[in-house]
Amino acid sequence: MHAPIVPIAALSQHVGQVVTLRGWLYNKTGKGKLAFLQVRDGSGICQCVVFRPNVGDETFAIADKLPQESSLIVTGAVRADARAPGVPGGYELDVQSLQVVQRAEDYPIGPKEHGVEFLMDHRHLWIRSSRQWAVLRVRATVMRAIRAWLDSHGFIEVSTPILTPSAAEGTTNLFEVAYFDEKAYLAQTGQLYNEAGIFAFGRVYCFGPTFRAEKSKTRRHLTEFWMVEPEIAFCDLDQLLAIEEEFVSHIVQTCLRENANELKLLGRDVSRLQRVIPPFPRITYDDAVRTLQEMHARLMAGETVVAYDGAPLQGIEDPDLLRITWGMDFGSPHETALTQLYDRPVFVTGFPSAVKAFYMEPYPDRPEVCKSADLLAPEGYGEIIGGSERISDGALLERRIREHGLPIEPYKWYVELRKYGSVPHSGFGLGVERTVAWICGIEHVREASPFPRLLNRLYP
RNA sequence: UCCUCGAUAGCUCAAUGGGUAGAGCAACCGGCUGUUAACCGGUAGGUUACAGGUUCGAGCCCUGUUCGAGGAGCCA
Repeated sequence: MHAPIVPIAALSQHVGQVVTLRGWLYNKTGKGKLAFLQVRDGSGICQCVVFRPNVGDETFAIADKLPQESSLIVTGAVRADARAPGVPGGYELDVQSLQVVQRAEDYPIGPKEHGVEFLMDHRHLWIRSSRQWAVLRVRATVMRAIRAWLDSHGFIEVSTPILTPSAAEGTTNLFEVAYFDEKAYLAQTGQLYNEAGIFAFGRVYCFGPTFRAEKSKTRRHLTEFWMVEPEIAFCDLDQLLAIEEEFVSHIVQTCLRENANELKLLGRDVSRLQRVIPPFPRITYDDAVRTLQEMHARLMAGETVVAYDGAPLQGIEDPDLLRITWGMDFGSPHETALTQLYDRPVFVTGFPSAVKAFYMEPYPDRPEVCKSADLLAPEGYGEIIGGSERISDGALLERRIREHGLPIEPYKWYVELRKYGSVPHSGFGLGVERTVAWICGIEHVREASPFPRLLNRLYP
């Protein structure tokens, strides 16, 4: 009488048994005496077949008229059937009884296409849709893989403050909040605190939301996003890059292993992700600028430039945006063009010190460039990691703070770290939403966050 | 901050040169034993973002405003 309650993800282990599913009506089609209910329970989507002679006229009428997103409990026999749609699909429930928990009102999100604004206004409901569901499950895997790798490689998580007294890299892009009688700012990085942490614990990371008040309206920007920032004592830039490529590869390979259903639902070309294994290519900023200048000249002359696989470069609407001279930071067109020359993420090292943060260690023989490295994701997803070796000499650090026009007082404690056992050390920050967007192959980072915050978007 | 594009039914979009506001989906009613965004028949659904202007007549042309999308800059 009482059938076991089973998650849809585990249905394949219950073929031939009578089980109970609890969930919500995702979609429905009918054919005379047959009603096909697509029921989702959070773990997957299962087609439940209601046949009038099996359940009686009364139950069939209820099932046949049930609105989308009604909550329900269904009991029936699990059957393997190649025709059955769903996630993972291939199994369906031959319904014996059906209980409606709540009959839903008209649901605003239908099976047809919707516009961005409408969907974002209904984000609290949109996350039920299968694509959004899949993306957010991949996000959860990414976050779990991040912690698993770091925790098993000698890192400990040390939480850094979100309310901070000053800026690490200038105040123009910070959200200001009232802090009793003074001003505070929402953190845009935990890095400086991480540097304190390594002298206590050796290897640390912080993982949480960060905030940037940038007026950016692009597919790569949120005002609130999650970032993981590992920091390592006794670590130079080369050692850092080896850690980064192992780390990123682990995240991607974990998703391929654990989210095959989700990536399939998203239509992701997983062959691009399977190649994400170390070593990642490394190019210097100097070489990258020369490559971009050559690319720019050829495109402006009407010539074709090809990607790593021989296909013409994609997504270059205005070739003149690739114009660059030594000393300029990369814009997104530069990153988009450059990354297409490689089949996996690429490190760009040795950026000009002038365009990077004050705390980055200069090369001793070439102080105009610093021991920095950005990791650029393939397929136009842009920078997913920014990292560097940090300045370990107190006097140099103080000079750099002044050269960047920053006040020395708020950084007193930070500079002081160099007085007591300073060592070469390095760290990086990886943006979660960009990483998830890349792995899922989605257009915009807003879909990689459950409730994204953007310029002009604070609801719901 | 700048550039480009847009706003018409609950949703996605049409509407020839300025001449009575249209379709698909969703909803509602009916039909169908294998549907995959089902299909077939029917019903209902509108202050064309807002304000002003031109015109005999404006969804359409002009001015302003608001909101949205994509991109640049900045960044992960």
